[in-house]
Amino acid sequence: MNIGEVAVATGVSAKMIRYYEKIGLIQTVNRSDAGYRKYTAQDQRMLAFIRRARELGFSLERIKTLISLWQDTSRHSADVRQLARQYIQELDEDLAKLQAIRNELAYLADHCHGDDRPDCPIIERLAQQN
Amino acid sequence: MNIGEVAVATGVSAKMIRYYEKIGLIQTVNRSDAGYRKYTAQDQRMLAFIRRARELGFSLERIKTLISLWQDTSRHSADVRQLARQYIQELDEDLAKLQAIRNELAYLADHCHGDDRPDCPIIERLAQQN
DNA sequence: CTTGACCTTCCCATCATGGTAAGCTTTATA
DNA sequence: TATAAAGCTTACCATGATGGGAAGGTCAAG
Repeated sequence: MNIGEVAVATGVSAKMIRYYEKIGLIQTVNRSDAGYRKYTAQDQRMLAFIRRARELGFSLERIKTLISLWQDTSRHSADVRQLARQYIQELDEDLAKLQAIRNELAYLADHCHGDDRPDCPIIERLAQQN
Repeated sequence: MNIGEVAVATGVSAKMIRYYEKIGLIQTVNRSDAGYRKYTAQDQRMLAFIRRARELGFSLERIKTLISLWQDTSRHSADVRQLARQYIQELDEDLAKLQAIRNELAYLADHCHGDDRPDCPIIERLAQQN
């Protein structure tokens, strides 16, 4: 399979596939005489794995760990769970921060009369002295 | 005021102050004979405004708009509110996506027995055929 | 044999921020 | 006063994950 074909099959762009290879996330694949990358069904499964992990928001760094756990048939499920839990905790922190910002902004927007007059609690909040 | 002093006063790093100047977010300031940037209380208020907007997660692009609205004494509060509402909507979308990811991961982690055995629903989910 | 689709590498851009290095200026201390 | 420390300048590089484009080689169909 050429890169374009595996890109369509996995939903990972050719650009990204080359990038993943360059940073060592995936191994180098065989090349045709002309230098074209040739992908096996095995490679395709790997790329699909990566795409699913990306969809769940795992960083490439963490995906590297997930891959090694995936490949390690004697892995401990506890290791995988630990990584997931750490990520969940970070997600919770991000969510809390975003939610707080969202709520403050919504409060300000709701208290802005939103007409022709210049006075606006949003601007006042940003321009506040302190 | 030199750049270091205004950086401490506003919580914006000297690095970022120079960057904001370079991209045109703030205007160029006067320089001393030796070429040191000199900041006025006015400049300081501007940087503090920017920092607060950044804390609320506004992009520099949007802060550019906020600044022009701030400076425009005949601004319409409706314009400010409209910008905030658009941002809130994007925040809601981000939040929904993160929340969905978080929930799925938490579900998977909760159903992972987390012991020495290799079988793990998280890995299975990522390696699933489809 | 030509054309178009596909592949290659290389470079650039994003967004906001930090780091470092080389060199100049100002301030403080011995 | 001489020197050292702290602060300033510009310039370049890096991040993370992705896309865009150019210049050039390859392959398959007409």
